[in-house]
Amino acid sequence: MAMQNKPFHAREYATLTTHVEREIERRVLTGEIAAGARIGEALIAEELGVSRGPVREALRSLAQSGLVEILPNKGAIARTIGLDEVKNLYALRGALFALACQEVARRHDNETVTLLRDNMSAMRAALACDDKEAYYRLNVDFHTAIINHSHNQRAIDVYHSVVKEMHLFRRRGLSNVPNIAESVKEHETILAGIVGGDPDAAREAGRIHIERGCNRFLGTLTEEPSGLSKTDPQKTNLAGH
Amino acid sequence: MAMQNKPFHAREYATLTTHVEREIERRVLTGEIAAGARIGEALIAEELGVSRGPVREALRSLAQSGLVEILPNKGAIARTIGLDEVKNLYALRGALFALACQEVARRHDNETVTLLRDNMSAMRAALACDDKEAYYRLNVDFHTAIINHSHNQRAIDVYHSVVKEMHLFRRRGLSNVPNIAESVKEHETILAGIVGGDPDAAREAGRIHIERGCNRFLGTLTEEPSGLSKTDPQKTNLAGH
DNA sequence: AGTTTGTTGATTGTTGACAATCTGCATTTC
DNA sequence: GAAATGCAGATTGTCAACAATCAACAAACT
Repeated sequence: MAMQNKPFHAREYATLTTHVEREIERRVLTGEIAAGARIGEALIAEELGVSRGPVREALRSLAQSGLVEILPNKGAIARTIGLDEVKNLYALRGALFALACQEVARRHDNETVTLLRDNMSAMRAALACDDKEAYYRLNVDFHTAIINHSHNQRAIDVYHSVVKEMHLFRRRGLSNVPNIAESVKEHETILAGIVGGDPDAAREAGRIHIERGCNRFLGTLTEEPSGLSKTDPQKTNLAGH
Repeated sequence: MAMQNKPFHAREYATLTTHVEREIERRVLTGEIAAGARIGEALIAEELGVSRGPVREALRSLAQSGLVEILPNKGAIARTIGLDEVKNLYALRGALFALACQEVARRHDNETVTLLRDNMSAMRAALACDDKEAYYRLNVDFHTAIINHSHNQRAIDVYHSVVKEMHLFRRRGLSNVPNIAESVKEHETILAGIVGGDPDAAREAGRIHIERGCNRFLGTLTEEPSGLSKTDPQKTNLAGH
């Protein structure tokens, strides 16, 4: 049942750079490194007790992932995300997820269908018990299962990278699961398309699911007191929350 | 009219790593470095007259782009592409392009519409003159214009990265433009959706265009003597062509 | 003979030092 | 007083040397 996040290479190589990368990633995602804060190579290197080389490589890799931004001769800073970028990430994720739904429906793999059906049952149970935490986990698993079974490694990589970046503004916690019933219904539509072997239907259902998920998320924002303007990049900075 | 390929950062910083990266990229794409060949850090470094550091960084970056593959403690090798991966790249590119079409149609930007209309006229002219080279260039420009005006930087980056990787098997030259008339028609459908401000129509048209483009490309393969089996990774290796 | 083990050569992974570049502040000049 | 200039400090970019790891080959053992 455990869903591995990194199905990249069977050989899980553990080089220093990898460890450093995970550590910096953790610090950025947990907010330990504040959004927009500079990340000095020397400082990180000293704190982790390694040389600047691996830190450098890790930062370059994280820049590709979108978690940090690298300014020439100025170093790396933790990314801040504006409202427009949130929408862009949702749009990109939606396109990738829709593609995955289509492919899974086309392949019509028995193992995957079983996996998704089990997930569906568990999710309905969590919905009945009002167990939000379990639901949140199952929800992520559902999407992850579909993407990981798309057999399109490149799309898988990009998807996970985007999701990781989205953690930057999803950090507001588990309360961020509005309209569970609606979401479950959409999952059912997706699953129906997959089970029925209808790639077009599955793709559309997947696309709409993420689109609505974006709208649901944006809805939770407007409820807040701080008025988010779409134009002012300062005010649309969500990283602080 | 010039369409910049890298609208990433206004500041086009020229660090050594960037130059090395471009050079290795060129060698891989031109076949100067054969597909599957090992790329030793020391060798490249010596040939370019730089240290191993920049070469290392460049290889890591190219690995993210998909042009080379890095095996732990074994070094980098030029990627080889199999038939399944070709399909995957087309699928991914299609999803991104469809998204871009949708966004451009939604924004309905005057400048972009004019740009695309001009491109369309030129393309029809090239079609009339049977100028395949001009058509090929305009065709690329059409797609590039749409993607670059999607205002989704992350999607733009991934798209260009995918296209670059596709060069690995598109190297067979300009003759690779089958059914020009059909392609132009699809462009017209896309443009109609954009001009009409119909995101759904534009998205579908874009998706179908790439899907059919994939089929057209695959069609040019089956005409060849060498029977390409879908299962045997050795025989489906296209990198040699 | 086949398998295992040790050795060798080469390549990558990592390090610390040096050079180039940028930011901020003080100084100078108009 | 404001803008331009130059200097100091710190940080990144680059380099060459060292350590760790791996593939291949040869020798020894069952």
